[in-house]
Amino acid sequence: MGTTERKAKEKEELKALILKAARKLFIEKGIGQTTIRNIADSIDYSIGTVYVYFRDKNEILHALHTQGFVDLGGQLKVLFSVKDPMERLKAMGKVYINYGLDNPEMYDLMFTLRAPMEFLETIQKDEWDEGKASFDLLRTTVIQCMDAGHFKGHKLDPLCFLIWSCIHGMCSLEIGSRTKNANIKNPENIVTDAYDEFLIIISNL
Amino acid sequence: MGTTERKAKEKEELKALILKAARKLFIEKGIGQTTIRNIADSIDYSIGTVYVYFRDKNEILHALHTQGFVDLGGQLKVLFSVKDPMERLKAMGKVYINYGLDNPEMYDLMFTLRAPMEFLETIQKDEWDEGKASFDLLRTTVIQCMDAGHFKGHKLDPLCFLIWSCIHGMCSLEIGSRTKNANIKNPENIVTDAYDEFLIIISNL
DNA sequence: TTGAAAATTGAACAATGTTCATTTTTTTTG
DNA sequence: CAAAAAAAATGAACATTGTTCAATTTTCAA
Repeated sequence: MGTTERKAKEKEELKALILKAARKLFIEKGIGQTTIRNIADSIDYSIGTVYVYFRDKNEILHALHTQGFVDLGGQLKVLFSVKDPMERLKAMGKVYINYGLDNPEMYDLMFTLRAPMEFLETIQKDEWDEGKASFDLLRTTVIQCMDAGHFKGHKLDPLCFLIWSCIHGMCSLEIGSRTKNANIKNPENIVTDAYDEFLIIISNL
Repeated sequence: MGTTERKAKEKEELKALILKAARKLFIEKGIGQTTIRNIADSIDYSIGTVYVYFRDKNEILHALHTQGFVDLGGQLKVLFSVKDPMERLKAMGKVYINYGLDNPEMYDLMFTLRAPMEFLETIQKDEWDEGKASFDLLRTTVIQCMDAGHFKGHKLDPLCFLIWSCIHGMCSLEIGSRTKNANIKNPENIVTDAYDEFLIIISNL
């Protein structure tokens, strides 16, 4: 009886369709302007249907949150084809920044919004976290840098956190500057130029 | 006729009272759980009164946003009693981080929330921005560091942005880790340890 | 004291997240 | 194939929150 399997597949497809619509609206209109009604309308389903497939709005946010980390993590993983760990580290920063600036709404969802995580508190405390996986890619690379003789006199985890903070801080401030207040805009290319400074600094560590 | 002056003073006082109540509720229950009704109730006024003194919720958020930057800026200004610019720079980072970790809700309001700034778009595009003032304190200090022979081979503004990004990134990630997801917590003292790494690095530039 | 000006109020509206009894569609059964 | 059962989808209705505004209360000068 392949019916149940087909049903399961259809459920997955509709779930994916809802997520796709939600993501599209987030990017187009911003997260704040995206409502359940909007999402339902855009795929010609009713409000209630969305609630059949997702417990609440936070579950939708959390699903996209996960998608974002899988996406970013995937882009970072590709860089392990770069064998020199220091070169890979530099490339990872660039990829990360590009991801953030190209997908500001997703970046917000992943790093600044609080709501998607409130979902976790209700459900599964110890869920596998894709954010942790991305951080581990950085950590592995920094370890290899240390093995290659870099970063002498520095501690592994604090240094990883500092590097992530630098890159995240640039993304966060730049995205904020672009969307929050048009009057206090960062100078053109400030992120690119600051990242150049970052490269100089870590190259000499 | 001192009546009108007293009236003006009373208006200011009530405005301040509303802000104080709002700030208290923000800190106690979080920004998301603070409603206009909550604020009004807590000071025994009606909803409507709040709207007499503030155009909308965003104006309240923006007023607190300004207060936060004035507060942080004040703490940073005090450090100009430290004459050695490099020592002052180090102290500024510490003060900034302490402010963020001690006042996470205010920090969110100042750096991550989008709403307070939507207020500006409606009102005054070219308003004096306290955030810019705080940034200028950093910029002045970095200039003095350069005059003293530090940071050779680095560009002023990109370096300032990088430094701010580092510090802001640490605050942002740590605050997010503490509030968003209790499962993926940062290690104890990670910010302190990472800031130590930061100090080592900039000392050698 | 009185009437106008100022301040305050809270009922009412709109938007949004959410629930759930009802309806529609699909699948299974006889 | 028709009827019953199961599954899926619906949208009316409720709760909360931001917001408005006509009505009420308070203040104060004449």
